[in-house]
Amino acid sequence: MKVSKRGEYALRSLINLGIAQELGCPILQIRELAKKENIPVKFLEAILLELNRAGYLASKRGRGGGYYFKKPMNKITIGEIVRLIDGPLAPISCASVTAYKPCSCPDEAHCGLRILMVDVRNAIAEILDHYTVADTVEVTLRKLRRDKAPLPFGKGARRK
Amino acid sequence: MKVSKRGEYALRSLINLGIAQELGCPILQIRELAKKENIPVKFLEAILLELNRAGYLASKRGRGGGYYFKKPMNKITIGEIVRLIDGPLAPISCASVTAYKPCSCPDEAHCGLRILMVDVRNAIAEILDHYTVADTVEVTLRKLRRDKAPLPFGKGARRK
DNA sequence: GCCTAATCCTACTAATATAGTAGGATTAGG
DNA sequence: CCTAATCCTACTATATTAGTAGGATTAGGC
Repeated sequence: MKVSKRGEYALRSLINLGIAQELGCPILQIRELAKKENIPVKFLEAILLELNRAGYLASKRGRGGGYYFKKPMNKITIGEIVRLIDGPLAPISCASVTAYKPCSCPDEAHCGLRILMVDVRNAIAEILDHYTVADTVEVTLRKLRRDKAPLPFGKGARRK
Repeated sequence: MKVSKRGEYALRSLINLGIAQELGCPILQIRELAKKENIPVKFLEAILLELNRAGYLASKRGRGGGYYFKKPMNKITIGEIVRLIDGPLAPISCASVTAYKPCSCPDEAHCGLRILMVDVRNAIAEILDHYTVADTVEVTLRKLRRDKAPLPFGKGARRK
């Protein structure tokens, strides 16, 4: 039931971009994101490029460049990012709603396992398709502020 | 968020063993199970052996042999089988309750993603740790009977 | 006591997915 | 025109998955 590292890194990057944006720093470089989350730079580059091509992020090249949101973060659900990077949410293909494919089972109409896996799929989707990047950013910021922890990416927090 | 084929086959086999037991045929051979679900015999052999070693199934060798439940099927949850074959239910390791491991994230205490993934993990576990093989067998049998579909593995349904 | 039918067991393989790496092309600011 | 950033293609190494091969062991029936 895993999300891949690639998927995890994509989500972490979006959340960090969101935090930065909330703190008045709407554009971040690959290098900054990679450093914050201990992600290999070149690997993250490929991931951000994919988010760019999929229309979630935009980028600016050259000096002072970086990535920023193209789609507003309150319109990006966690579920759509997981699906983009890791494929359908359902544990088995015949339980998928957005990407149904028959499994090897000989009698799907009477398959108790499928019923159960549809339930699981729905429980996952209920959460991941409801919560957005903005929601997750908000939760994270609230926790940071509650504990008076240093805020990353703030205005002026960027090294020269 | 996938369950592997190995995991799926393990679950299907347990369910079929349960159906057979309910219909008065408490022991089945690898070959019969494999045929019913279109699973390669040798692959299924390895899977059943694992379920045997883990204490879920017992076996009888030689003529008239086969597999049967060692642990009663109403005591076997779907969740424990998935964990046995595919590992923890949580989408990321730091969200696992039964097999927690820190992820690469630098500040777990303030990680909004982790909160979300713990929710997902709990939603999955809520279902998979609650439903047993016996429950799934019951659902399947009810559907078969409702549609007056032919029951597999029944008394006398076994070919000579 | 042998034949046969079943599980047991170890090892191996082919294909795919995952996690990253390398190296240069392109673009934009100063 | 230099430099700093993204863009892009291709490649590699490792792990996982999904099976396969081939024999060893055991039990029942004649």
